[in-house]
Amino acid sequence: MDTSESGAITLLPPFSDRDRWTAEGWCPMERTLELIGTRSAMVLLREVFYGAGRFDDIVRRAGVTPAIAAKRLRQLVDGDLLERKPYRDPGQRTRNEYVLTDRGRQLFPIVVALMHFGDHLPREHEATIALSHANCGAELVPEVRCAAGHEVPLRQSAASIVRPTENPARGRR
Amino acid sequence: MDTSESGAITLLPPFSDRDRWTAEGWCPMERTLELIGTRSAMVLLREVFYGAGRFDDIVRRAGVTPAIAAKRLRQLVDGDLLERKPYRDPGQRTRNEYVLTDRGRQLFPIVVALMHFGDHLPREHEATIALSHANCGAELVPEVRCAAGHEVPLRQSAASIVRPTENPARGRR
DNA sequence: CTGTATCCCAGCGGATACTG
DNA sequence: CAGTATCCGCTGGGATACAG
Repeated sequence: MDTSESGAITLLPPFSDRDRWTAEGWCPMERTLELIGTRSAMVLLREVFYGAGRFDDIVRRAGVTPAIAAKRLRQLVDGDLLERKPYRDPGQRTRNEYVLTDRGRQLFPIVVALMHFGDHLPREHEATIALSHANCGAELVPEVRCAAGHEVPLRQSAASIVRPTENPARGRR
Repeated sequence: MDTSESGAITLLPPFSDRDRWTAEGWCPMERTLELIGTRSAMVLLREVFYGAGRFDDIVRRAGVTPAIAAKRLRQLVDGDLLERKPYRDPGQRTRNEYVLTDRGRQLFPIVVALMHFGDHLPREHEATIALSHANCGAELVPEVRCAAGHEVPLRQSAASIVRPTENPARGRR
């Protein structure tokens, strides 16, 4: 079962170029990138993950211009990653704030994985931001497991094409 | 310890705009995006993760033009995510192939997280590609845990600024 | 406070053609 | 086979100014 020597996802069956998984949205990664594949989308989402809700806060903390922030936030709302939620402080007028939708919260592993990778990049003495488990203080780590709970290293991972009527992963569930 | 109502990373201490973590490479996420923040970088890496090594294969399968492929691959090599490894089939002349470096392999959780998210996006009857554990067939799932092994949901995660001489996570290791 | 509207430029990325 | 070179449109994203 050790597929090749060291570092690649096994293709099941070894699919060829004929499969053209590049074409219109085949690749799940590209579908994701269509939603969050810009720098501005990610930094705006980052601020919402950090608890910013009001437009002004998000914009200032994300460090982007209001123009692209507005445009990108609209796309994120359209993509059902964020929603604008009416909200009122007692005695204040009603405001809208941007909050993560259920789908947006599913980006959490992506956010953690991106931050973790950057955190462990060599850096020349600059400050950084580390994520930790609030309950125990230990560093957050993105892991790849299977639904059965096994930790899965790169060499034990397999990719299979799933057509609408077929089953994933060699037919086994 | 349940930080706020539902969906945000707790900031420890609640850092303000004064901290300007936006500035030059503070945010680890942005450092990562500097390396892999383009669509072409990701689709090229995807093909290398899928085992493609030769320039031609990568280009054709990734569906990008040779021009930008060459440019991006050079950047990925410069960023120490890929390396060009001389290689020879018996009886053939020596070739170069692109392979993941140790650092490149660390992108695995990011790749899985991006694919997993895209895989669970609503799609209209198109085919997709699913990742699974070669050993047991179960679907791959990106998880967020802490170094102590606890599974960490969004609401239990905390972010803290780490300056060169300080310790992460409220000083606890 | 929450955005819009313009202007502008750099870079991404496709197409096509060409070299060692 | 492994790239380069050139042309070019599109968009991302900064700056500045304005509007409800």
